[in-house]
Amino acid sequence: MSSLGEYNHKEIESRWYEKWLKERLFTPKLDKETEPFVVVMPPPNVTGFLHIGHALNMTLQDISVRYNRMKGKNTLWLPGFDHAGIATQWVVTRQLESEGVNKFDLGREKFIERVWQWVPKARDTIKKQIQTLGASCDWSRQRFTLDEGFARAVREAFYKLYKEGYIFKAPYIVNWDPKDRTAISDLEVEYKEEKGNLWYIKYPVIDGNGKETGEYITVATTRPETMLGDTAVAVNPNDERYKHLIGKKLKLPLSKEVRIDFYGKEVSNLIPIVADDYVDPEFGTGAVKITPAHDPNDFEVGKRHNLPMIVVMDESATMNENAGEYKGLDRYEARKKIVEDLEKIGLLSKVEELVHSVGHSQRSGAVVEPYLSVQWFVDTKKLAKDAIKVVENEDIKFIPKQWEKTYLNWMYEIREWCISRQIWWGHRIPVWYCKSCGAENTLSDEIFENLGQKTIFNIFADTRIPQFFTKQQLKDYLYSRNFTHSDKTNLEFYEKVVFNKEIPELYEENIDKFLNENYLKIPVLNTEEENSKNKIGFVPHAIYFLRLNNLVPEEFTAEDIFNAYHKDKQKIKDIFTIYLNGIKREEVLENTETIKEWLNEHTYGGCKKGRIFFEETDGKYKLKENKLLDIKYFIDLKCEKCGSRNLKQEEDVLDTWFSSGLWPFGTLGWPTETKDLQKFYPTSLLITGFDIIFFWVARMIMMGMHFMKQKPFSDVYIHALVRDEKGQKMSKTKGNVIDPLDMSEKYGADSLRFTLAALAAQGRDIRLSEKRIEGYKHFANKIWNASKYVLQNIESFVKTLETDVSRLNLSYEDKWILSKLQKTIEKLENAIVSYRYNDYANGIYDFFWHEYCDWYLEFTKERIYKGLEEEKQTALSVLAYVLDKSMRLLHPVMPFLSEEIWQKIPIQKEVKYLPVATFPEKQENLIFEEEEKLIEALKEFIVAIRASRADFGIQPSQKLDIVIKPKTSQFKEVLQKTLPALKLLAKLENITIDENVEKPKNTVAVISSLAEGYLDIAGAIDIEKELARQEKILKETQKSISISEKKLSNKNFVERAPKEVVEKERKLYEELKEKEEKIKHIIESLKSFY
RNA sequence: GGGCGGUUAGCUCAGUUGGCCAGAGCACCUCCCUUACAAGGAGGGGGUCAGAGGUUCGAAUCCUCUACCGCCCA
Repeated sequence: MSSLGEYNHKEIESRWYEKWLKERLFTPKLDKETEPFVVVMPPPNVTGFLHIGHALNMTLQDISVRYNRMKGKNTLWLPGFDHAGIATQWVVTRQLESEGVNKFDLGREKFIERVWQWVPKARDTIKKQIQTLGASCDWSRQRFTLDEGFARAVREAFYKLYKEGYIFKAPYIVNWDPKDRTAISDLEVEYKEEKGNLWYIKYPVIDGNGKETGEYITVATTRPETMLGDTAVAVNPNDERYKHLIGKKLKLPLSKEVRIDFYGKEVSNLIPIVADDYVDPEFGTGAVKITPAHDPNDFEVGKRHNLPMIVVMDESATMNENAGEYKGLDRYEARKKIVEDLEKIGLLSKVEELVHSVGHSQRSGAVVEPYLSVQWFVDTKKLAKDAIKVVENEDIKFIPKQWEKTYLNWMYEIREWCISRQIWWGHRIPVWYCKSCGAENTLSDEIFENLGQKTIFNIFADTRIPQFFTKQQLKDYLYSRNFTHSDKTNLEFYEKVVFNKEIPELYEENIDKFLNENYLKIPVLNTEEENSKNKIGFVPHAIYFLRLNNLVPEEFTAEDIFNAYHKDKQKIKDIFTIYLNGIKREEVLENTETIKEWLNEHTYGGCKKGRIFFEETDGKYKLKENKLLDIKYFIDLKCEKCGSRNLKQEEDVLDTWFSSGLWPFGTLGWPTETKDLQKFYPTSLLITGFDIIFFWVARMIMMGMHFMKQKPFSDVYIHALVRDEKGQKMSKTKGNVIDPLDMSEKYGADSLRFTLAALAAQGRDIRLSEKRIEGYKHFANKIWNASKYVLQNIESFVKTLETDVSRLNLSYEDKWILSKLQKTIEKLENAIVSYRYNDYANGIYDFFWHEYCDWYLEFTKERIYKGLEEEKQTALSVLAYVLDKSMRLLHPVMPFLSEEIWQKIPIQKEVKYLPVATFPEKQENLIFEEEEKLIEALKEFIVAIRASRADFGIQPSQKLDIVIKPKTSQFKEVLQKTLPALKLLAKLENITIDENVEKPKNTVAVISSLAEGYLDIAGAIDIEKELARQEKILKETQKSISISEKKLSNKNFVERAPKEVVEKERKLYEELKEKEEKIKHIIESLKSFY
């Protein structure tokens, strides 16, 4: 202990986290009856590394979480990760590209496999980083938005919303990202001001015979290439310029004569002029070209006027068939050529330069193309109702409050949410299209009866096993390690996390029986062929199928086959159609004779290929067992409408935020009614950045209100962006990134956390500079050294310390620091419960450094080095007491350092580890107002002496004599009792205390509120200088007096201001007056030297 | 265009319902290696709280306008 050495953050921070985890300090007790405190962690993406914004987010959460845990609440901080669809897909795509592999060549399945290989690496890196920061979350409850339970929750949510009519599929103008070839939501579009052109194009008017009349309508556009998809020109119905043309037609320049619309119908290049109020006659030419398939506004106009919609580009924004001679050109090449061509034929009337805002994909950066396509939507307007109410009535509180308005304004104006994405990585939409009748089937595990089947359906829906699976495939998955909880198998994950029930039917010893009883068995007769692309089934498949599923006896006749086949013909045909593209020579099975003939051929090698599948005895046939290579089990899904098994799953996946929206309850087990869900929902607090209020917070509230009928959380703390010291956003390209891990390495996680907390004032961006972190490392060092002083001295002290400080014979200073401590506790508690993290951090900083270290420690030195045993014990006990409380107060912000020191304080503790120790309570019996004031006066006096010394340039090593004239007898006693400390702190030698003394000659006067002092600076006094100094002080004092006087002489002030304010002012005035007198007196006596 | 926020010491920022003759850290100046700490101690300089007007006994704090900066939405 004595070898406490230097403060070494690396050494300290590497030790504690593991211990805390081992002791399961961060895991709440399910049976505990105390009030829960729950936070779900905003799941970091599995795309890369932790950045400083994460560090801030984690730090603030951890502070609140640790505080509440120490307050004795049953605390759960639930961590997890987000699969981040587009972002992750993008990362892996780039990786593949660097290997020269194109994802389309690789194929969906292989690609997803690659992602699954990569994701744990990224996830574990981030997890480690979060742990480095000291986040006290419960990793035993860790979740992933694509884990088995969450994927099920997502399907369930989709299923329910669909059944309730909240989800629909429709052709719609979406924001299309031609680079990633996917639709994106409104929120994922970033608008940037860009220079562009406004092209004015003349469309010739034609008469009833299709001849040009010589008249033109000029339209203006920033995207000329879309003109090829124009199906009308709109004008305002009241616009006199065009009134006469309404109903007439125009000939669309450069267009093909016949174009094909979205529904496959032919559309002419002669387009109508329609009247629509949407057109602003003042803007541009007052005539607007209408391209319903490539512009959201035009889409609406198109709907009103029943106009055809013509798509002129493909998914990569290359011009398509409808673009005629421009087909195959990229949209910008086409634009260029179209402008040139228009100019050539004289239809380009003018070009203007224009700065307009252009939408870019947030992810890929590509210019977004408004694009007509069929997408899935959530009708959020209906869902928004409850989500608005719950915030309006303050059931959910935003902190800082201003964000509430942002949230509500957005919610009032909410639009349909496009949830489908044309990517591979994510939750595949749980819709199966019927190939027979075209119906949409939304399926969930609800269609299955028992848990085993439900589980297998989910494994299938997660694409972990195919719809036709072998026992081995299933077992491989069930009994292998789970991705999210590596201490469990996948089956155990289903049991413990997903369903909260045992699933014994899937245990190794029961699985055969279970599969046989619940699944149709499909024979595998020729692996090679069955795995090929052109796979096809043949008659033995059907016969083996009948036998395997006990539809014919072990020894069967041709008639048995005929009867059994006809009984289940459609089913068998369906199954083999999906599995093997049908049955070749199926007609064989249509009649007993042909079956018999065929059986014989395949029993005695009479077929062309000489294959033998059966054995015969007495006209009865048996399967030849060795021909059965394997058995597959079939997950039986049927069209709800027509019963067909010929289903195909939707290719699109869901927007990542669809799953994130379920986070607060999905992580607690929903849709299973788990204990966690009952105990911990609704959660207490969400801490996140303002940039995802719409993306995430809004959707969690909507989903929470809808599925749980309860708010997902009570408080939402919105923190700001972390910028660099110049206020710029941090970005890798700018090179101004502050990496939290570098900082933690260099200065310690504790210092980084403290800095972030200290800067996290509400409603403001955080400008972070490394200097600041360095500064707070000095604080950590200070804490270390102060503790070293306390601990070293305790160690050399043989007696035990008194834990109940109120039983000690407390000195003035002791009472002062204890009193200060109580007030600090109160202040800090107020700060933390109202999320003023900066006040919390600064509060502990001020107390520990400026009260405890600067003064109290110094006050104790005399007693500790030279005092009596009792004095020593008192001082050390109080030192230890305050240190203990301080470490508890510090712990939420600096968990490692506080634990390290706290462990070393040799007093009795209620628990073994600080994270679960109790947070200090303010104790009324340790507040000493009187003593507090007296010591403050003493401090003031000491500071005044120091200042005087400095003014006269007296070396600190030079001890001075002093005569002190206390104002009160009480203060005289304080002086007497603190004499040794006073000597030390003010560098004094001989002290005389006398309340009746007059200022001795050749001394410098020091004036404070409760005492005057006369410093003997050993003849070094320069009277001129001292006079000037005192006169300066006099002037300052008189200035203050006049301000005070002015206030007090103001009748209105005295009458209208609150009593205590007036009283305070009076007291101040009196004190100042008194001071003035004293100084005047001193100046008089100085002058008498002349 | 609509909305929100900011402008306080050279720099980065505090300043809860108006009562502060405006605070902190860093930087700066002077002195000090005093046995917890030089990653420190002691002392000090530095601000018409963006500008103008108003409400009030009293405004950095509330209201109005202006300027500049930033963000979100359309």
